[in-house]
Amino acid sequence: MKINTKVRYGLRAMIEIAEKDNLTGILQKEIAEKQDIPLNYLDSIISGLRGAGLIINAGGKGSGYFIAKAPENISVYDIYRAFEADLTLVQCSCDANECLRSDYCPTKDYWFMLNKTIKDTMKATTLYQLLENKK
Amino acid sequence: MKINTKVRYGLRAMIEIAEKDNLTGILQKEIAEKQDIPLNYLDSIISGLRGAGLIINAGGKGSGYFIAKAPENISVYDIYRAFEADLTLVQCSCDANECLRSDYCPTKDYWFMLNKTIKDTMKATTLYQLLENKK
DNA sequence: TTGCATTCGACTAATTCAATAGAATTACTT
DNA sequence: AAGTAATTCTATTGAATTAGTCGAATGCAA
Repeated sequence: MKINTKVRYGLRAMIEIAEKDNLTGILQKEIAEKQDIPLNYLDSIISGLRGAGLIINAGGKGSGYFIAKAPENISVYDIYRAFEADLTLVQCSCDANECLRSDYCPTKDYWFMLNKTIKDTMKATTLYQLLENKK
Repeated sequence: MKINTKVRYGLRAMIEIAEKDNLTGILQKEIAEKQDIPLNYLDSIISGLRGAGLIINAGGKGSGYFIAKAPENISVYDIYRAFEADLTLVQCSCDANECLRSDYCPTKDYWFMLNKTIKDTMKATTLYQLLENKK
């Protein structure tokens, strides 16, 4: 049970992008420097965030990145989902065919509950709250 | 973010062991059959549970395994800990030296909170509750 | 002493993770 | 139009982890 680096870096990159005033975008290079993320690696992070519709690159080359929606409308889980499939702690709890004992297995419901708790917690915190917390 | 098979199998094995009447222990072979766990693999699971003090093998050969404490005193997290180190979603949140920006990083506190939520949830459910749920 | 149960450690195949490298593309600047 | 910096894409790598297997050693009991 670990949060992988893409999600961790992704969250940090989002904060960096969100913090920037909306007048000028922020360049990958600048994010990489401020957050100590290898530039080459960061581009796959940026690519994930862009694909998830969380950031946009307004114009071409030097325009930099902007946040795509208001920070209060972006949850940590949104960022998680930019890099990972829907959270599934154990396979059987989302796919009953996965396991023959599914009908009477008491662990299935438990893992499902834990899964929901984690997911709900990630959905409950927004980027806005993280930014407030920083001040 | 996955629960690995040792923890999953370990929980199922514990339920199997706890369900058995206290008069006779349960053999590895029996657990393996009832829970569809490869016998060879199960022995490392058993070893983990035994090492954590959750089960005991009373006598020698055919005596089988018994649960070491009352099911209401065994949490899911106890079983998790039989196979895994203390839950640490991200390294920096438990080791401030790990990261230079630790002092002002707003993600650190967030991951720490999520970490605690997950851990508390696993601590809050006991084996007893899972057995009740099965009935 | 034979057999079954248990225990231990080494090993492996497959997968995932984190990061790098290089090429291709884009579009601003002059 | 040419040069250049930024961006995007694809492929690759090395390390680590996971899930499981295998074989041998040990222990006890009939």
